[in-house]
Amino acid sequence: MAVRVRIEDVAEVAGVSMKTVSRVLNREPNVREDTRLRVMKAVDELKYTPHLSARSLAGSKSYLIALLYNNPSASYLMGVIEGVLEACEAENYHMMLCPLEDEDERIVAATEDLIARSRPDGLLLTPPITDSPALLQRLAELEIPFASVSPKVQSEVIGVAMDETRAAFDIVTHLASLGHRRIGHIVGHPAHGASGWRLNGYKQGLERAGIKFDPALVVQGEFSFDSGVLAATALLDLKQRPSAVFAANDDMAAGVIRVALERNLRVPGDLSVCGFDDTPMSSQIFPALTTVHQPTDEMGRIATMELLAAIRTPHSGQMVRVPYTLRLRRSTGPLQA
Amino acid sequence: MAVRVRIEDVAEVAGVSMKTVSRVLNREPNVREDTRLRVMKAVDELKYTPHLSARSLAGSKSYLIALLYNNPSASYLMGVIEGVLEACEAENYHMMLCPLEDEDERIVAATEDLIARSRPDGLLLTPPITDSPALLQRLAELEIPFASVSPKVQSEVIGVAMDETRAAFDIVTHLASLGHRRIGHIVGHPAHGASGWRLNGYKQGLERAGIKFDPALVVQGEFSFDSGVLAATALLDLKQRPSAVFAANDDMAAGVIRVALERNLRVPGDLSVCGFDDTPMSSQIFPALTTVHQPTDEMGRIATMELLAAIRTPHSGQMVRVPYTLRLRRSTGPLQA
DNA sequence: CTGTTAGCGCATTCAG
DNA sequence: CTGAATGCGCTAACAG
Repeated sequence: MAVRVRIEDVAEVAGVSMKTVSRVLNREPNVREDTRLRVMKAVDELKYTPHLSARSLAGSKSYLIALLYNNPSASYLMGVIEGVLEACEAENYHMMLCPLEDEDERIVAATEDLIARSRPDGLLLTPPITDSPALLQRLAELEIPFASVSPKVQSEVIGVAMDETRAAFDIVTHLASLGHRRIGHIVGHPAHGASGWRLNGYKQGLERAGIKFDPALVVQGEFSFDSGVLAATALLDLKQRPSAVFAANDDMAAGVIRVALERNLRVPGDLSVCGFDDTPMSSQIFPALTTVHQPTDEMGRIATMELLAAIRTPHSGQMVRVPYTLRLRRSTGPLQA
Repeated sequence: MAVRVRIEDVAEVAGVSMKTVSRVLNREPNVREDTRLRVMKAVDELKYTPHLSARSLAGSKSYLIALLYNNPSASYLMGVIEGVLEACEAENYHMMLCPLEDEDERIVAATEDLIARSRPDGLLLTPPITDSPALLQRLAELEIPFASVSPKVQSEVIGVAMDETRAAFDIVTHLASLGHRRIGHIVGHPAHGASGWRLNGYKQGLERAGIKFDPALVVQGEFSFDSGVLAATALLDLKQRPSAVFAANDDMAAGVIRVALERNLRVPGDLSVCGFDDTPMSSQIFPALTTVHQPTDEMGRIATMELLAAIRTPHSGQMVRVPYTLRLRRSTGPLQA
């Protein structure tokens, strides 16, 4: 640690004033190229790193963004976090994690508290918090910048999203191409935008394949393994049971496989199963799950970049689309007679 | 946001000096109880929250701890993180996440960089970083407080750990009590202390059950699903194949189940399988996995509390033991003739 | 037990 | 294009 080098030291070595160093570091205009280089050189030599608290105090910015979440999927979150950290590092920002409750009121209260205590420069919302009406309204009042990952309503909001409807459409099309006609769907948690998109994609896939939509084949779940087990039980108890099930996420798909195997049905021989998300579990389960890969780290990275843009210059930033990837694995196969 | 309330405002309302307010807020001694209460009242009324950057700058403390990790298990990390955040909130500390590479040198370099840039007051090490000799040495030189989660060497270090040897012993004893005599073991990644503990527990369990240790039944893995698949293949290719396999973690156990089911072996009918960690996947896979539950959140919480203690008063803090729990599920059953 | 003075390291005025 | 003064909000070191 030895002696801390301060901006003053850099200024002296470079033969300029503190302010000029500050300008260079903050990429402000009005610095001649050669003095800029001289300053940079001094910074390198001294291995100078600005003191975050001092910048923060003087500039009344916190260089902090808060990642709000109440999504229980560890792999999803860690993916997003990885991307957020990458983007933060590039801009010398810090990220703080804010696990929230489920109820709308508590979300708002916790967020207000958070803002008061930690004064983040911006917020990153992840589903389903992205769609909390109370929070969205409060954030608008507070005029604090935020970006959303996969929000339900994507107009007037910046962040990142994937064409989940299209992905679900592709999944169903895949099943239909294998000969399946009775394709069940387990809907996700009603609070998540993803549930609606994936259901719509399911319907569109059926339509494209010329399969009539049958409400009996659609069961409500809530994204959890247990809800998948319940839903699968209902579907497999049907007199005319489906030959394929598209669950709105991997956890529920795992529930379907569980029920199928417990009934001595073969997967995919007797029942094809698809999920969504490509969690690590999906490739470890037997049989490995056909699913949709979300580039969670990329999404975290992009959402953060848009947020930082909006922090830098108000009202900038946009809603970015990222591509998905189908992961066709062993849990889906041709319809058996 | 309106006007920010500062310590000065609180002082005025309470009719004391800034410094007295500061004392109350920092739980320093030498404040009369009634003035303390008066100050607290003013704080509440004004909803005062100290400005972190200002405290940090003035006190030359960052109120920041860094969580270092390179462990790929999302569920493990999120568990630990949950506990860390809880403990941090209580003390008004912040946590920053620091994903690190695997190589020893890069770990040291990244950590030095981190310390220079963010100046955390302390570090939290998670396995296997806990056992990087180069890092440990460097930290001692830097004299920065740190606490470890499940370090290999637990003397002279503060943090938290579980009796993993005993847990592995219990698992093997469980298998033996079901009649199994040929019990295989898949060892974890060599860099992790856990691998050694679990292997020792395996040996002790065999000994207690009066089963002779057979090196042919022990295969090296590296904690990944794929390594579990390879190891399981080796074990099941044995002329005298085991009737039970204890894998050193759940991911590898999932690999064992995969191989077994692909060979049309029934689990647990033909092969009992155990894991370790109780990841969410372990209860979603078919059959649900018998495993050992680690209270990861509790471990994160405790490690943080010890770290904060050490930050507050140097050389305080201790190594705390936490209890494990066996999760007996469907993947283990009686030996079949 | 309490108050006063100074300054943490930087960005932000406003002058040159 | 560059520099000198001022203060962000708080705690440390000293007085009282």
